[in-house]
Formats: sequence, C-alpha cells, structure tokens
Amino acid sequence: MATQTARELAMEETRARIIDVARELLGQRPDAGMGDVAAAAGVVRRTVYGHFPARNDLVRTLAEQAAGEIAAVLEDVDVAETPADEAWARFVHRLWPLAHRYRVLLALRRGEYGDEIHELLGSVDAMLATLIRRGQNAGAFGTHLPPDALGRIGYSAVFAIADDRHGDPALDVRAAAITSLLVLGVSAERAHSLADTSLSD
Amino acid sequence: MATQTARELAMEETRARIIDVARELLGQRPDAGMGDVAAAAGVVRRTVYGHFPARNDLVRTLAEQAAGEIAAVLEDVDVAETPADEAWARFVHRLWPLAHRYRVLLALRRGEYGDEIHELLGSVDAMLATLIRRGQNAGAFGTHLPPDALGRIGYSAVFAIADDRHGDPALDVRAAAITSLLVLGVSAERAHSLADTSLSD
DNA sequence: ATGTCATTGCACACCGGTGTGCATCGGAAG
DNA sequence: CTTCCGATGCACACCGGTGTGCAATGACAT
Repeated sequence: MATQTARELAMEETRARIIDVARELLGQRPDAGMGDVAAAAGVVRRTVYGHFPARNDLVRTLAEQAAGEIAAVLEDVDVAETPADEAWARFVHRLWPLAHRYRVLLALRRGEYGDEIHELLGSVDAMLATLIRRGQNAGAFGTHLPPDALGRIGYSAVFAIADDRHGDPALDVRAAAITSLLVLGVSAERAHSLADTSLSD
Repeated sequence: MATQTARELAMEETRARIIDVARELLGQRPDAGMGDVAAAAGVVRRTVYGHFPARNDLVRTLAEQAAGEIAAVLEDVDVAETPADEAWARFVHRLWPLAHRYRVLLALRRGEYGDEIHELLGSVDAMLATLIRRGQNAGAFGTHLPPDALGRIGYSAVFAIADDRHGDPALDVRAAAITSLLVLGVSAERAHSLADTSLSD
C-alpha cells in the first residue's frame, strides 16, 4: 500500500544503502566527506546530494534513527513493575548491538554536528534520568551523582566499552552491563547476578 | 643561566600565551583554527606560525605537556607501599585540575589529530594498566575487564564527569573519585571512605 | 647610532570539502 | 514507442583553513 513501482523501490534501496554506509563510515570517521560516503555506497557524489540536499540532512537522519531506536528500547524495558537495576541490565543488553551500529552517537553526543542535532538526543537523556531516579528512590542505585548526570555517565560507560572492546560480543556485553551497573552504585554481586540472568532473557 | 635578554623572555612569554589559549580553545572547540588561536592570544596569525610552523606542531606540544604532567602525577602517586585503590583515589584528586586544564585530551584520546599524537598518550595508558593490575592482584579491584581496558574506562569516567559537571569543584572531584572507584569494582563503602580521606590529604 | 629580530600586515597559492547546474544515459512506466 | 526520472559525470563557484613570502615597524641589544 505504501510504495509500488519498482523504480521507487530501487530509489529507496539506494537511499537506504547511503544511510547504511554513512552510519558505518561516520561512526569510524566523523569528518568523512560526502564523497567518501558516496564512494562507500557505490554511488556518485551527486547522487547523495539528490537524496540529502546538505550534509546536515544526512546526519540528522542518522541521529533521528538512532534516537528513535534507543528511545524505543528504553521505553520497552523501563516498565514500572521491573526493578530499576534489572531494567538497566536489560537496557544495556538491547542497547549493545545499537551501540556498535550507531558509533556515530559518540560524535553526535559531543555536539560535533551542531546544537540542533545534539538536541535530538535530549529525549533519551530525559528517559534515562527518569529510570535512574526511580532506581535511586528504591535504593537500587547510588546517589553519588544526581539522576541526569548519573544517567549520562552510565550511558557513556557503555559506549566507552563498546568503543574499547572488540572481542567476543557475549563477553563484551556482559562486561558493559556489569561495569555500567557498578557506575550506578549497584553492588558487585548484584551486578554480576543481573548481568548473568539478563543473558538468558 | 638558561635565558637572559628581555627579548628572549618576551618571546617565550608570547609562546607560552599561545600555548595557554590554544589549550583552552582547542579544549572547547577541537576544530578551532590557527586564526582563532592567534586572535585569542592577542596576536596575529602569522606570529603563531612563527612559533609553530604547522598546526600539528602546536597540538603535539599540547599533547606532550598533558601526557607529561599526567604521567608525573601517576608516578608520584603509584608507590608500591600504598594500596592500589588509595593510589587511584589520590590520582583522581590530583588529576582533577588537569582534567579541566587539558580538556583537549578528550579530542586527543579519540585520535582526532592523527595516530602520531595519539601515541603520546600511550605511556599514560601503560602506567595506568600497571596500577590496575596491581590492584586486581591484591583483590582491591574487580576483574570484570582486563587491566588495560579497566584503566582506560576508569580514566574516561573521570573525564566524562569533568566534562559533565561544572558545579562546586570539591563536590565534583568527590563524585569523580567515587564513581571511578566504583567502575574499578571497589565497594561503595570503601569508595566513599577513600574519597573522603583523600580529601584531607 | 646602528643592527638585530620578533612581530606585524599584507599579499599570495593551495587544498579539500560543499553545493549547484546541466547535459546525458538507460531502464522502468505509461 | 514515448515519457519519465533517477543516476551519472562532468562542469563550476564558493568557502574556510593552511602555510608561505616579504616589506615595514619598532623595541631591544651592542
């Protein structure tokens, strides 16, 4: 019902491929140019401009996708019935593949592409802070930092580990879950237990 | 015995001022140009090139200073007699002013200025890993990550907090110490105790 | 007083990335 | 078969930053 003609399909496929390689390429080299993106997508520079009039439009699309996916995961995981620390553990496990997929977020987060785009991540931060606050009120998380900061730091720990480790994914995600839980003030025992039980989820 | 003439002194003063503002400016905006640096130093662009033939020379100087100062602190603090976790707490307290001074390090660390400069930070990483390994062997730190990675992540946590918090320095450094100790697998009680006793040091 | 030399204030050439214009091709749509 | 239209391959202008060249200035050294 949405699209029909093989033409439109092929066009969307091209656009999708551009987005894919851009996410990958800008993740590794945030200052890559439109020419690099085009080459990686097996397309001519001019064609990229056909889909994205300006570089910023491309980046914004990436940011929107990332923020959307992460927000969806967070919303899905942060239900009032589950303890906050368990919700966080689940969050990290489901965030993990995205953390690699959206290495661009590292660049986005530090505002490398301007404020407009940086603010797209704002809603994620807000949701994160809410979860953290809930955990602090329940005594599950520490209060060595206010909720919003604790959320950002815990979140950045996950990305830092994703950026650092490139071994067995199963081992790495476990390390990320444990470490980020420790950041939030969860005890080592509880952190290990959560990381293990969330694996079988 | 080193330098005498007022001329040479004034020149060194100019050079020092350029370095100072460059550290500050590139810390906030890593992509600032030589023109920006010059303007901030109250000098003409051409003069900056007089002291630093290429932009990279300026950045390298900054990186060398930063690596040197941090290595000095680390060497000073990591003595075999003190428990590793206490050494870390002291390290964070003395690193804290530098973390603000050398916000450039954030950019350096992610290799934004090329590999050559990135490697200047290598010795710091190595010293960090040694300290962590000592702590792990003594049971003071966790083993959820290998020593080198744990060192980098703990270190990056400190910088992440420095980047995030800009309130009361005394409170912020305490939060940074506690949080980074938690990352290393130190218990919350011990972390708080270390953060407090290191304050009176 | 004379010379030295860091700094100045231009001038430039160069480069790489951006974004646009336009004629062209070729396959799908009608 | 003709029309449509996305992709191509050029062209180009523009911009901002880099690094250099050089004459002029003026403070300091001798």
